[in-house]
Amino acid sequence: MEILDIGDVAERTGVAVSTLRYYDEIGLIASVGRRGLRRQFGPEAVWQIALIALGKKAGFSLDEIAGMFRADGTVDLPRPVLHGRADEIDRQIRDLMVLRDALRHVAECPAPSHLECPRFRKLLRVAGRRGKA
Amino acid sequence: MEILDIGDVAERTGVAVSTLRYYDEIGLIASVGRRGLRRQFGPEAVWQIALIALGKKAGFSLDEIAGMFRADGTVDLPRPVLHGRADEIDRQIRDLMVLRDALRHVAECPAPSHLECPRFRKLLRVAGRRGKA
DNA sequence: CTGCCACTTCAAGTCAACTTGAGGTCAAGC
DNA sequence: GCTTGACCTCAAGTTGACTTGAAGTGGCAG
Repeated sequence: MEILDIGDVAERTGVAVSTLRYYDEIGLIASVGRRGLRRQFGPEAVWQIALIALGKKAGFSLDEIAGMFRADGTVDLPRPVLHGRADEIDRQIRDLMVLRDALRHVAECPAPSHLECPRFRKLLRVAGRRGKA
Repeated sequence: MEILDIGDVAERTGVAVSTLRYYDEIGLIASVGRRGLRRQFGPEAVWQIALIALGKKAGFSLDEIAGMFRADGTVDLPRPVLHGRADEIDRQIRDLMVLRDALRHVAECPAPSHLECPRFRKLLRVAGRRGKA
């Protein structure tokens, strides 16, 4: 089970064959060769694609993801850049926590209007700050 | 400073006038009236838009955001739905933490290939699990 | 050796989320 | 009262991320 047909990769990752072809085209992943016309991938393709899915779900564009991990799975970016990306993600995590708290608050707060609740107003101030920045 | 012209809202939120018009069209925000042809908004529009920006940055579609908060700023969704959304965001936070850790690891790990590092392999297993689910 | 079928290419289509352009309107300042 | 400029409408264009369709190819089971 060293080398995988594109269809095997699709099955293991849950990503459509056409999508894998697209990722290959744009250089986001790299096939290790062909069997006839058929693209073949190494087993590392499976986790590469898992990382891509993770990044996508996090709201990063394919370009941004390509800027984090290269097609062959190696990374040659300077450390400060990588840490900068990580910091960005940390900011996003904090944003998500604000959103989650806003949602949970709305679900539970008994105030007649959320605008009148001091806790909600505080959440909104945070949202405002993040929006502007 | 009760009522704001669309241009004022654009300036305060950093969102383009054309975008605000678009949000109005699709019912994501609601103008409180017109001055001539000009749309006018209440001050609550500013934080509504901040919440929208937050949701977008978090990778939610405008449709999904519309499902969390309504145009008039009120929420009439049942609690379980709201908590479900919040849970979704929690999952996403955990995903982001995996991605961040992967990035920080890659920046620091001295192993010749990340594939050989047990810590990285563990991160990948988590990524794989999330990808499939 | 034949047929099948999962793959191939390449072009075109789709969807979300906007932006742009052309031509029009109207409140405010001079 | 006329100009100006920020707004208006409506249609069309753009970008990212794919998907779909038509026409072709090639390894493998029978």
